[in-house]
Amino acid sequence: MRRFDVKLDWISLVSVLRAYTDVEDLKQGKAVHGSVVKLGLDLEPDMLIALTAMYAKSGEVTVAKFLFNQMEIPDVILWNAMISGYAKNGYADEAVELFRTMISKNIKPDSVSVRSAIVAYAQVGSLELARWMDDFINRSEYKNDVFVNTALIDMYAKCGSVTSARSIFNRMLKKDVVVWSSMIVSYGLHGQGQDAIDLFQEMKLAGVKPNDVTFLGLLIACNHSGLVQEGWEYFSCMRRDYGIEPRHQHYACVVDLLGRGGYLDKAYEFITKMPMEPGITVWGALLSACKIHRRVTLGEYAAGRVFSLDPLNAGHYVQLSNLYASVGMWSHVSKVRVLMKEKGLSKDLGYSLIEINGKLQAFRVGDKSHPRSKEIYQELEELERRMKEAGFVPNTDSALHDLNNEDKEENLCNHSERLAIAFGLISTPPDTTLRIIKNLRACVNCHSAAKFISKLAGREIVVRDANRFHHFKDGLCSCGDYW
DNA sequence: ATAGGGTTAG
Repeated sequence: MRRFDVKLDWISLVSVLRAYTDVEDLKQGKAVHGSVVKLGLDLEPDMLIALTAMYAKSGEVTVAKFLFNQMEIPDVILWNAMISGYAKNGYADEAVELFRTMISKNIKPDSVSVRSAIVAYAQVGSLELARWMDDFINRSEYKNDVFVNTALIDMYAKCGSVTSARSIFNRMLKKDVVVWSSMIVSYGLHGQGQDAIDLFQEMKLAGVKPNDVTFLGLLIACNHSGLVQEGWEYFSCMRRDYGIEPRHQHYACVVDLLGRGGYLDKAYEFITKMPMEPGITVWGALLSACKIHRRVTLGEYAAGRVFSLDPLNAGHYVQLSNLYASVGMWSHVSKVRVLMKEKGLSKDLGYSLIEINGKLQAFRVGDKSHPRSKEIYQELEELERRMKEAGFVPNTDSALHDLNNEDKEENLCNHSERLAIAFGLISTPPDTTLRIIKNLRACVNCHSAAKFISKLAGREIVVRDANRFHHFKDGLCSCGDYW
């Protein structure tokens, strides 16, 4: 650490702070903050901004907000630092809230403010809010800003409307590689693999050179559509034809592609030939594929690697437990549960949000807190009855515990996703598309139930899970049951 | 000249 024994003014300290913020060295940044305090320097506006930006960027949003509140004069850079800090670290609601406060206080957002806010709106996932944002941009001077429009493409895709994403894309006159990549990723997210591939062809014709993200987008798209051969081709050609070195993410994607496609031994062999050390995501993809294809031994091996790299993530243990459950190895299931308990880990609580009249309402497993709870459960029962008539058979493999079958079934129909769907059905006019946002991945049962419900109720249901979108219509899902 | 800044596995 540099010593500040010479007489330093706050300007140099601000520069040092910014440098540490750039390289994301929070420890050194905090040391500088300490020196500032020790030297009894006034928190000049620039210093305050630099400090806020540092804490916000590194995720210490509470400290950042405290500093942010010290500033009396409205400064757009300070607001941007805080909004983007929130957005980058998963505090999307706070970012959105702050952006709206900014507008209500008549502090004029610049292009960076709106970009950061759009990133936050994308995370929130509400299509109505997304439309509000689009409208706001359209009325602003950023209507033709390439950066802003790229963020809008991503926002619309993440809020469930790939069509609106495409219309933003279409209206853009200048399209750089990020614009094209963003649209390709959007198609990938929605499982429209062929559209992503077609767009890539167009991109080549337009003479835009792809980058590593473009290929990642193509790999995601192939992955989500089960296009194993095509995905493999893209992976092979990126270095050969474009001179782009695949990164760890690309390798992880290919492992997922091969594994999910059922080529588990190929996936494992591919891992052993990687030019870099395989990380959590690579082993995690293999583990998840082993769960899908019920490959216990390879799955245990992958789990071992995942656990040693990321011992405190409950999700991995749940994967292994589900793998055991899928082949009926109940004693192993309990062993994993015990192991989790010993480590003090618990499964992330699942929740589903549904957008009704622009408002997001949350449901948890077995939730009875909603004022219309009684009606919701009545609707669920009615749905269950009609689904069974139509031939729906619950798959109890994904239940985590070794309960008797009846209990398992009960647990499954209480899943937050079903509660949200039931609430959506009783609180919107017929034909309204239901839009649901989940924090976890779709479970096999809810996925299957949603297909039935889309047909029985004649509704389109759009579900954003932790990784991708599912569009349910007429008893089918856009993912082709491949997720 | 310029802080804050658009796409990125599961």
